[in-house]
Amino acid sequence: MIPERSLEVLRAIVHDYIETNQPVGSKSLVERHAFGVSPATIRNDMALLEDEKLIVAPHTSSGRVPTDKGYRLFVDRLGEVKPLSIPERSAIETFMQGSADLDEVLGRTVRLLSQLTNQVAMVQYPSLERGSVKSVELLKVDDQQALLILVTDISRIQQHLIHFDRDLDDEFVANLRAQMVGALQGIWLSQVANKLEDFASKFAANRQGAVNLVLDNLLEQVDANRQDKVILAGTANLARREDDFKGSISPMLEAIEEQVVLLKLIQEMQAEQHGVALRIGIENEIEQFSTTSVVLSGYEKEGAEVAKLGVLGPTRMDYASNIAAVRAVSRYLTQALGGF
Amino acid sequence: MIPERSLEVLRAIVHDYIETNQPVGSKSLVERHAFGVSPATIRNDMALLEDEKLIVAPHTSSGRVPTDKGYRLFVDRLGEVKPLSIPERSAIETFMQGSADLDEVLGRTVRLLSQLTNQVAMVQYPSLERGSVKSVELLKVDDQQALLILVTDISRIQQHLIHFDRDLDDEFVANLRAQMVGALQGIWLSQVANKLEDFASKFAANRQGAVNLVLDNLLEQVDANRQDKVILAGTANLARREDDFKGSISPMLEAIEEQVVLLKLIQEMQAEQHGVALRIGIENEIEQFSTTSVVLSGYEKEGAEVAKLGVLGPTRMDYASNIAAVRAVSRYLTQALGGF
DNA sequence: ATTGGCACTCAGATAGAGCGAGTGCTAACG
DNA sequence: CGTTAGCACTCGCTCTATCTGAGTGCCAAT
Repeated sequence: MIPERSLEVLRAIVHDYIETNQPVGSKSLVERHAFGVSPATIRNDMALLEDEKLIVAPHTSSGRVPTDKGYRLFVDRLGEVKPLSIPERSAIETFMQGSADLDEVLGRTVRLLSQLTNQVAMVQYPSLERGSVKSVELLKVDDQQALLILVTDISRIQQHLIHFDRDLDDEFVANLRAQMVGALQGIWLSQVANKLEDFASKFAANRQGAVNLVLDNLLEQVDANRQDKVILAGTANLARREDDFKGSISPMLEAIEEQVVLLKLIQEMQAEQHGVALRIGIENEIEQFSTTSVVLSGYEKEGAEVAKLGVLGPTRMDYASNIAAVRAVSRYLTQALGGF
Repeated sequence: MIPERSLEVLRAIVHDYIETNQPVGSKSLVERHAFGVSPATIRNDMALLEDEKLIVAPHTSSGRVPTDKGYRLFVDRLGEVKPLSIPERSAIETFMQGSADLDEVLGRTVRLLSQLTNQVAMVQYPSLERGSVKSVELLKVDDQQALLILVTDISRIQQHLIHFDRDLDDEFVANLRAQMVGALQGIWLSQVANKLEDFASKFAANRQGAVNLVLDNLLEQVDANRQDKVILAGTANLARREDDFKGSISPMLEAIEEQVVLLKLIQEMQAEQHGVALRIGIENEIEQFSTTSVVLSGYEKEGAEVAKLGVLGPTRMDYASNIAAVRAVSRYLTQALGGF
């Protein structure tokens, strides 16, 4: 196995490189850290680390830079999680207080996270996957339009305006609504489709068209929410750290703009330790993100994880701080959601 | 006034510069365009244009580049609007068809516009300013929560979950709803606040807390929508054209992320000709946009302008095409909104 | 008014020199 | 055997000098 001191050297290299953005060499290393040995000794250790592909020299004779594998070892075995500073904590407190609805809470959260980490932050909307139907409403809005509303137990609301060919009468609307509530209230969203299978047959033949129109809309709402939504903040941070990325940042901006790509990314990642999921550089299956790292954590509602949030930045990021920030924000969000 | 041929020279300079991104000189100018004169003559014209601050030489001896003022003259007096190509038109057609709700239509529109122009596209949500109340609903969701829904005549729906201190009874909810509908249905949004002034006094004293809670929420919804929302697409295009901007693009990304800034920008701009509003470079009062141009056009619903849409890009943009694209997309969106 | 001629300017490309941080290797040391 | 000092070597940067050429302004001639 890799000897203890070599690991210390790796930690020091990662630390210095994150701080200075310069390849770090043996001499500056012993100057900045209190190893009790000479640069030559450190060089031997570095040669070892290089054999292990944990660090690499950009060109023949200049300092070393951690590889993705090196970062990985760093966070897995060497990286303590930095607790947040007092001002950071209080920033979170003030930021979160006085939020009203879900949209606003999530919006604030994502901006907070981006400010805290100086990275691109993302927050996924709570999934309806495990939600259940709290209420279904059908409101006649005018002669030919009705509003279909689905309220779920994680206080997520979907609404959709439906246009009918023919005029609606109040009685029919009320009846349909009552039937739907009766059939669906309290059941899992995943079961809605099953429950509705024979539903239309309860109505008169000349009504079935309208009924099916409503049902289709309802199923669409349930479905549209299975593939959830992600909101972003701090994309400007990508540009600010531009030279941390190999090429241009525009493919990354493109990827980030694609909800689908982000959702795929989020889906693929599983929590490792500290309840945080981490992908470093090339570990990301998505090509555009091969020079970025992603830190993700789930957040909860009533004890169950409902979605994730996290940050995305260059592999050369301060993992300790960012992991801490993501964890903290996730906890605060969980707490804030308790009020719903 | 500036002689005719000099204006032709300006047009040629703008044209070539947009195409090549290189300062354009007198010699290459006569090569590429069929002026009947020699480079020396062109140089005299260019000296004139330079006196007028319409073009400028980046350094003593190299070609000329249009100034913001030059672009302005170009679009105002020299720029014909390029009609869209057939493939572009059909792209619009296919892109727009089969859209259901407002969110989706606007989402598609903004992506379409960004693809068409290769710029950052923005679409403002329809303003409720001139809207009227179509319906108000209050739905009891569980013992202590109710959902307040506001439907307006431009099919925009707002909903908000309200938490009460005490349990709700059905009768009270139904009564409150009925009163609200009675008071508000059909009136302008701008009058809602007035109408509700004495509203709470109609209820029993021990109910007034709850009533006011609901009213506050309602007013908040009306208000939240006065300051509308903007959606974006194609921010990656900023990065792709990075060297068209003087410094870093990150301040611009920041500004773009701020809804407030964008809304201010949109608000300040008034249509000029072709029904399109245009701000070129330094004409923008917002500092971060001093090297960008903005093309905006309103779009309509039932004959009245409800909001705007447009693109934002480097001053060195193809004005003719972009203006044409913005106009076209605006017309298509107006058309698509007819169906609501 | 237009043009050819001409001296002049200056950004950008190309090339060479010197620097210095950093390396790998080897031989000596405790 | 791990550690260390010494040393030759590498190679990316920076700096300077030079060259080139596109482009200019001006002037006298047409």
